[in-house]
Amino acid sequence: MKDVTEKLKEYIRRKNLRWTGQRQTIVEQLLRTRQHLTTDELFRKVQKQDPSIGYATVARTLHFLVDAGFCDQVDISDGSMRYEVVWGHEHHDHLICSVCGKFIEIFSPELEKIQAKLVRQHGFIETTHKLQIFGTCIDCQKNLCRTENKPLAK
Amino acid sequence: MKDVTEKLKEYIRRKNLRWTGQRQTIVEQLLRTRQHLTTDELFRKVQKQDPSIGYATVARTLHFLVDAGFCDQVDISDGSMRYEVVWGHEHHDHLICSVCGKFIEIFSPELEKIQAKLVRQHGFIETTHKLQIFGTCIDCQKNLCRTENKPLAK
DNA sequence: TTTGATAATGATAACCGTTATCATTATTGT
DNA sequence: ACAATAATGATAACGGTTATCATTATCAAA
Repeated sequence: MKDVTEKLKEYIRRKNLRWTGQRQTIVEQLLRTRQHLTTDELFRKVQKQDPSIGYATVARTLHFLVDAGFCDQVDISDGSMRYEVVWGHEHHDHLICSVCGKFIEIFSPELEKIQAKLVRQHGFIETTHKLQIFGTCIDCQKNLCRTENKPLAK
Repeated sequence: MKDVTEKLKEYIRRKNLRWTGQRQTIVEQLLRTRQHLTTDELFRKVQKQDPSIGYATVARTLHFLVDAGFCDQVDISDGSMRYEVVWGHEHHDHLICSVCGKFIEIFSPELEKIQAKLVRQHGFIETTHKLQIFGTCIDCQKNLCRTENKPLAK
C-alpha cells in the first residue's frame, strides 16, 4: 500500500500531475475491494468513505490509473467496463461464469508461449492480449454459488 | 448461399418466426461483404440495396442471426459491436491491428487443447471463449498498409 | 384463396455508460 | 504567499443500443 502510493506519486511527478485526497481515497477503495469493479460500483464504495467525491472524478481517476499502469480495463461485454489492479499481480486470463458473474483468474505459461509463437508467425508486434472463457463455474453447477456479483446480462 | 437461406428458413420454421425480404437483403449484404461489420456499417450497405429498410430492422436481424448461430458478435472494445458470419467458417481467434483496425484470423489446435485443459482443471463448463491479441500488423510496421478500415479508437 | 393470428417493420424516443464542458477549488514549485 | 494550472463536481452532451407502438406482411389453417 505504502509503495503503491509512492509509485503513483512518482508517476505523478514525472508527468507534472497532482496528488489529491480524492485520488488517495479512490486508490484505497480499489485496493480494499474485490477486483473487476465497474466505475459505478467503485463510485458507490468511494461515496461511503467520502460523499463529496463525484462520479466524474472516479471515472477520470480510473483512466489515470490505467494510464499509470496501476489498473487494467477489462471488457467482458456486459455493458460496462471493469477495472482490476495489476500492480503486484501476475498477468492472467479469465474464466467468467455466465451464471453468477464470477471471475476466475488463470495463467498458463504454456498458453502464453503458443500465443507468442502465433504472433511471431504473422510478423505481428503484440501490445496486449486478452483471453476470456465464458461458461458455468463449478459452484453454479452445484447450485452452491454464494458470490454477490450480478449475473451477466442476457 | 442457397444452403444458407435454406438453413435459416428451417430455423425460422422451428421457431415459428417468419422469413422476410428485409432479412433476405440483410443476409445477402452480410455474405457479400468483408467480415466484422458494425450494425451501422451493415445498415449503410443494406440501404444502398433497399433504402426503405430501417436501422432497427438491421439491428434486430443481427440479433436474430446471432441467435440462429449464423453470426457471432465480436467485441474489440472500440465502441460498438461487430458481427461476423460463422456458418461455413472454422472457429478462430483474432489478431487485431491497433493502427489500421485490420482483423487477422488465427487458429491453433494446440492452443485450443491447452485452453480445454485449463477449463477442465477448474471444473468449468465452457460455452464460448475469445482470444484477442492487439498490436501492430506487419503491413503497418512497414507503412504499406492499404486497408480502408478505420483505426481503432485511442 | 381468403383469413386470422401474430411476427416483423420503420420511425423515433428512451436508455445507459461514458465523456465533455465549465466555473470553481486545490496543489505544487518558486 | 503567489502564480500557474491540474483537478474537481455538477451536469449536459454524446453515441451505440434497445424499447415502444402503430402499421404492415407473413404464413398456416380453413
